[in-house]
Amino acid sequence: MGFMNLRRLQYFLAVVDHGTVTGAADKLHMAQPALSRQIKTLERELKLELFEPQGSRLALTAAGRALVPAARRLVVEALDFESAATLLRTGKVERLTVAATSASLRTFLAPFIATMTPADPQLVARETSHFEMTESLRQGCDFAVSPQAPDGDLRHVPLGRMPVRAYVSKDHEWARDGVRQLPLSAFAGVPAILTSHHSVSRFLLDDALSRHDVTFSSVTECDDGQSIMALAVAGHGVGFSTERPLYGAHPILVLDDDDSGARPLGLALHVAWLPGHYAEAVIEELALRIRDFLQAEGIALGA
Amino acid sequence: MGFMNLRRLQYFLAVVDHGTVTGAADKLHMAQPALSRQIKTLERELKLELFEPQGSRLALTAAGRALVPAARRLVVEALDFESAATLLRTGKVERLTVAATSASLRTFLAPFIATMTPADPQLVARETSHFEMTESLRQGCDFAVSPQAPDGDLRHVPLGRMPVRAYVSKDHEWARDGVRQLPLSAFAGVPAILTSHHSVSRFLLDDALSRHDVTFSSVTECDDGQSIMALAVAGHGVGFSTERPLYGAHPILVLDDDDSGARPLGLALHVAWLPGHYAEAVIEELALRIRDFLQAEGIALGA
DNA sequence: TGTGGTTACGGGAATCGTAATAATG
DNA sequence: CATTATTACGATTCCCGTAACCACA
Repeated sequence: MGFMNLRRLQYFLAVVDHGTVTGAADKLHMAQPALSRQIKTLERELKLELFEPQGSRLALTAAGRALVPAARRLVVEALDFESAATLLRTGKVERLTVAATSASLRTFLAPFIATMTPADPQLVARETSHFEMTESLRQGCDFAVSPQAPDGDLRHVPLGRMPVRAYVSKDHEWARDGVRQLPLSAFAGVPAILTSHHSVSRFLLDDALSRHDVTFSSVTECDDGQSIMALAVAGHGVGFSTERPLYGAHPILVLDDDDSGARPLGLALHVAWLPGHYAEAVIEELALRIRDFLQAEGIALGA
Repeated sequence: MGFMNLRRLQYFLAVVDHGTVTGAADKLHMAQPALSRQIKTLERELKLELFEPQGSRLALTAAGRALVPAARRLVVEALDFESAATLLRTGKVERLTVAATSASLRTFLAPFIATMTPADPQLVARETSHFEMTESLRQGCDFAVSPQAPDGDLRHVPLGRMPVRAYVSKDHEWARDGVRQLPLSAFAGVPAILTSHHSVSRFLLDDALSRHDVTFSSVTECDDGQSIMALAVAGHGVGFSTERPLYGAHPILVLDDDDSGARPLGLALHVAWLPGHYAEAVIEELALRIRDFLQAEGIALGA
């Protein structure tokens, strides 16, 4: 059992990420021939060609490409092991990486991080699409803030519901009448400004619309929450967003009324992580603090 | 980044598993002082005491014990990486480890393995309780044969339903009358011989009994399928088991009749594995072969 | 001719085995 | 004194950096 050498695997990944041996060597603070030799050695060990010459540089072979995900998992697992050791030694977690959508980041995660102290672990945020949450967890993020109920066997803590609000300009009749909430049916026939399907909130809205047989007169797609707000304020239609009001936009809760009564349309936010994570206890405690923060700031409705 | 050394981690696990440095060194085919030194080096690297002297030998410290699972995961991941490389190189999987209950092993897995050829991967079976299936997958088993619908985000292939049969001796009136199947209600008041709650089939039976408000006159618990059969043949009651008839026991299908008609009470067998397994395709193909084997041999009912 | 990958050589660190030493029951 | 862990020393192997060399645009 000539055991796999993790350092070599990291070298491999560095070359993959950088595209050239020279660049990777530079980043790894080592001489380029040394790195070149290590790659060769790895190829000899695995008895596989990982790279092939392409012009004067190297390109991954099919086999090389196939091994990248497994190699990454392995390296992440190793880093986790070291972090677990540090946790045992110092009794505290130094650094946690959280995956979140840009909307979650801007809306509440960054403000929450601002409330943390040096005694807390350092929270590093990584922007991810909703649909890569589980993947990001397997690729090194310690936990994720997800706007969907987590699938799979993830451990999770519900944070509450983040309401989807409709925004109109303050000259709009709804604003003048001081309307605070409306059933979905009230929005039939209005021009809407929405996110694209890169956002979970769009799926949520589409689902509710089809259930109530409601259609907009027109749909403008825009993925930036601030721009949605700006367009609404400029009178181009009704903007739908989970973000907080800006530019004096007038917020209206969207009610999803079904048999069991009306309740605000909203995303079910969760903190999720892989079971068995070395800092499970710390993550769970942090999740509860985020939940309390969301309640206290009135950002999310109770769970 | 003084990167974790996998060899050292394996040494650590060997000492953990063996209890003594001497024994582990022996198994690792290396001199004992070398191993002792490696353990010390690991402790220095992690800045953690992993073992403490207990008499003349070593015992794990709390920190050491805490690191064992993470270390094991890491080593398993590394072995997987090597297997993935071998698969890419040779185009075939050399060895797969399957987790299964002893009942599954005896009833159909061992017979199935007997039908395989040297061209197939070598299938090594590991006996596991139903309730540790997911855990065993994370600890190195490549796939599991589970009598429950797999939870979590496991990939899976249904194998069919393994009927739970009632067995009576051939002198029993049901046997003399040639009864082949009976509704659950017919078993009210009979003395029953069942497995303990270590078996999923027991939960299944208990659930069906409570739904139909049926109770046995007495319950004898016995975890060995052959003994259940033997007791039934000896006239001690009605044995319930997923195993095939033995000792001339007379089998009767147990029907679970609900609104949608009667269907045989049975376990939903599945093959399950972790998504992203390096030999996913091979496992899936193997699962289909097991499914066909079960159908062809009449061991399971269609899915 | 510049950019990038490979081969050749010498020094230093890591790791092993043998042998000697210390501690426990 | 038998079992088990640790320390001491010499030999081997691994790995890095420098320097020279090769291949493609």
